[in-house]
Amino acid sequence: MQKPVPPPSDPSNGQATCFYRAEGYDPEESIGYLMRQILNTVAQEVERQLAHTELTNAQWIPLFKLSLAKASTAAELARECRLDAGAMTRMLDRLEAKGLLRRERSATDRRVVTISLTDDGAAAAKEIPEVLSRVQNAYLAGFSESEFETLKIFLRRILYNANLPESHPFHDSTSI
Amino acid sequence: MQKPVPPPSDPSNGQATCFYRAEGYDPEESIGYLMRQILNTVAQEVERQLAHTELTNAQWIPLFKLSLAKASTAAELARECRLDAGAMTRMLDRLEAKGLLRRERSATDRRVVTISLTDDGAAAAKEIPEVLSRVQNAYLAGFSESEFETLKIFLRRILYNANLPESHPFHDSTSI
DNA sequence: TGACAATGATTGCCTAGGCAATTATATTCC
DNA sequence: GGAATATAATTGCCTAGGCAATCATTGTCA
Repeated sequence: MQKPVPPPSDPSNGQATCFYRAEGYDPEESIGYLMRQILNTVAQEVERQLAHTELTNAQWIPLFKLSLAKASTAAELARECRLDAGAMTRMLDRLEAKGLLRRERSATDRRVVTISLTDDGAAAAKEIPEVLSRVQNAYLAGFSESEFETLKIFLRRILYNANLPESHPFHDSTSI
Repeated sequence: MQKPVPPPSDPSNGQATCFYRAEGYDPEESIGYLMRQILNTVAQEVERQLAHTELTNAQWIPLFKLSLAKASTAAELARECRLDAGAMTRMLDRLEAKGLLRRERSATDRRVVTISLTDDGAAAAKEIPEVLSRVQNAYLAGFSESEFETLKIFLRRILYNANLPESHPFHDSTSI
């Protein structure tokens, strides 16, 4: 399911990286803050360009996953969207009420509800990759091909660090 | 208020950047998708490391802004956190109920409610930059100083593009 | 087979944000 | 001064997500 993991580039440097310090910490210098600002703006612009489809920012994600056949049941969809199963149930309520998808109880496994796009849903979904491409291309204006690749490599390296198990130690409060 | 704007690096290339296309659009190759994954993981980890303060991910932001003296009234705080004023009112309700801040009607301008941290609030806020530094340093493991600077420059260039007025044209539906 | 565990979907309760309307106060302009 | 306007805070209504409990169904294993 996951892409091949990019290797950390500089294991020779045994020193712990220390780009940020608590004293004098400045949010504006923080990559998290920068990314949050970027994502907020991207999200706003995507939602604006999808406004005529009546799709909100939260709604186009499951619809898009369905159109890519990345999921066909509620549970799969929730996992794919990294969303709570309960939240997904209610999201499907809203999308079904808009006539964008159908729910059908599976015959082979009666616990499962199979989801499929209606014609309206498929038509709306078709616009999503167009908008996503357009917005991201616009925001990458001025980037060279190699800068773009470098940026993706940086982001994947961060993601790799973020998913390392050492990042989630169980802080045993019985020890000092 | 804003940092000096980084110049776009490559205005010589007149060709429109086209890193993404609608056909065959792959979310996993998308920088938006990558950033969203990163931010989700960062947010989870920060919330986990702040768990003992009873601060949620949404709550530490206004508290931190208050501790940095970036805002002292509800309206300022809402603007600083890029949050709806109504949402801020309710957020202040929750933080006040937890005893982390005080609300006081201003004497000079009776529309304004002045916000100040309690001792408990200040104590909790003190931990925030520590956690933010620790988590971000961990996720930047393996980055050299120059890679880190390059990443920040990239992000600022994207943000610069995102905030260009041309990014928000009024699509006049009367034209074709 | 029959108890038990695992999975899928749903629901209730909470936090949380956006938008619009409302109220109180302050500012501006005639 | 007084009307119009702007700003600050609040509230109601909506979408939205996380967590826990529940129920039905399926799989496992003694």
